[in-house]
Amino acid sequence: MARPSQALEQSRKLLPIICQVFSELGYRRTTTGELAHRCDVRENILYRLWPDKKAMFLAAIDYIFRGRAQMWSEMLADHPTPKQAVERIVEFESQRQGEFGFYRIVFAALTETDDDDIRRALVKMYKRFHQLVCNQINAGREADDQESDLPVEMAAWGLLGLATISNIVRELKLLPPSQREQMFAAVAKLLVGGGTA
Amino acid sequence: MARPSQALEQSRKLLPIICQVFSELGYRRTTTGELAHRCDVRENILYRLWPDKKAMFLAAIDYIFRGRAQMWSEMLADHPTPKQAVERIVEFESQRQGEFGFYRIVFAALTETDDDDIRRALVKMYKRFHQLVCNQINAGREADDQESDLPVEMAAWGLLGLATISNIVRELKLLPPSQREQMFAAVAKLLVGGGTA
DNA sequence: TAATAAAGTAAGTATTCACTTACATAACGT
DNA sequence: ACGTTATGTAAGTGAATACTTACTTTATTA
Repeated sequence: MARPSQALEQSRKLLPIICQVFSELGYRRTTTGELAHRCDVRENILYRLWPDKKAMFLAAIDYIFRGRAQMWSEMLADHPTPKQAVERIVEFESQRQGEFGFYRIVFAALTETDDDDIRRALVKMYKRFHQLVCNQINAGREADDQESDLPVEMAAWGLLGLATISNIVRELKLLPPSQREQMFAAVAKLLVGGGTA
Repeated sequence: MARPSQALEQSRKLLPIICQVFSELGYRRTTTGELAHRCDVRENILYRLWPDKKAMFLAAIDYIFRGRAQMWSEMLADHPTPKQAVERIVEFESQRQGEFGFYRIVFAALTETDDDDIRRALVKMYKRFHQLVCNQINAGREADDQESDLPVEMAAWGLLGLATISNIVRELKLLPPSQREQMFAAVAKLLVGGGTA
């Protein structure tokens, strides 16, 4: 009949910007006006792409998780042995962590966990991330014929915790970058090695 | 002259309630109206105790840090050897963690880190906490004549990260309580032991 | 008891913000 | 060309909210 919708393309174009704003300001402080301004469109255009502000936030969570997961899988594909891949991921996370505002969005979401939709999105994200990390630790350990006291699932939670505090340390400048990286690497090695490395 | 001010007593009475509300709702979603309602006073009474909402939040951060620190020192005083004390704290944290909304307030604050006052409060809190943990790990290791690969400061950050993710796991019910406790205890042991236990 | 200041009540205000509406224009299929 | 629908502009709205003000009551002490 008439002009075809480009809503999907546009939302794809806008999502990185929206992520950026949410990660800078958190959920409540991010206004739809600011989102529109940064996207260089009017508010009602955002409301034609998503039903409300919450949907924009949920889309941002989803987008940012997918971005991080894809980045990992690319890194894994680039490295021949699982051991190298794990080391590479640890190194990457220790250095360029938080580059996409991942944790800022997570923190914002964590203060909204009494909203069922946001809670569900977080739960799904954490479960998938934990699984991803488990798989990698497993691969790394098998390749190395490592025996360990610490079950993989626990080590994976430990790593997620380490990544979290490491971001907090970065955010608050509690350590200079090089020390933070060393800290991340040392603790990660201990967790992945499992105490008998 | 006339009636003496009981502002200090009243603010002490109100602070736990204020903490509770901030930890339930985060910073932005907590309204001064809700604070007043939960404290069973009118808004302007809160404004006579603190100059603005931010000051109430900062007071809450301070209060909650002090509560946790005191709880720890009491536990430490109760146990004869440092080793026992560390184990007791780990056990306590693994089980009754988050009881006072500590981490919910921290998360709320972490989304407001571009406010200098809030950032400063967080930095101070983390530094003091890290120091506390360092001291305890040190005491525990010395008492045990443990040598370790992992420097104490790093192990302490690891523990803070573990406590953080453990609270997220609890908050999102990512693991049943008993598994979460086991996870906390196992990873904590590894970190405190330092890989050569 | 009377002066004084704290504690409490209740209404108000200016602003911000999520979301809407009314309308103009531009692109596509037929 | 023409009707249809997406895209864009601009103004508006009602509710929420941080903070204030004007006033009454209560407790304390000189």
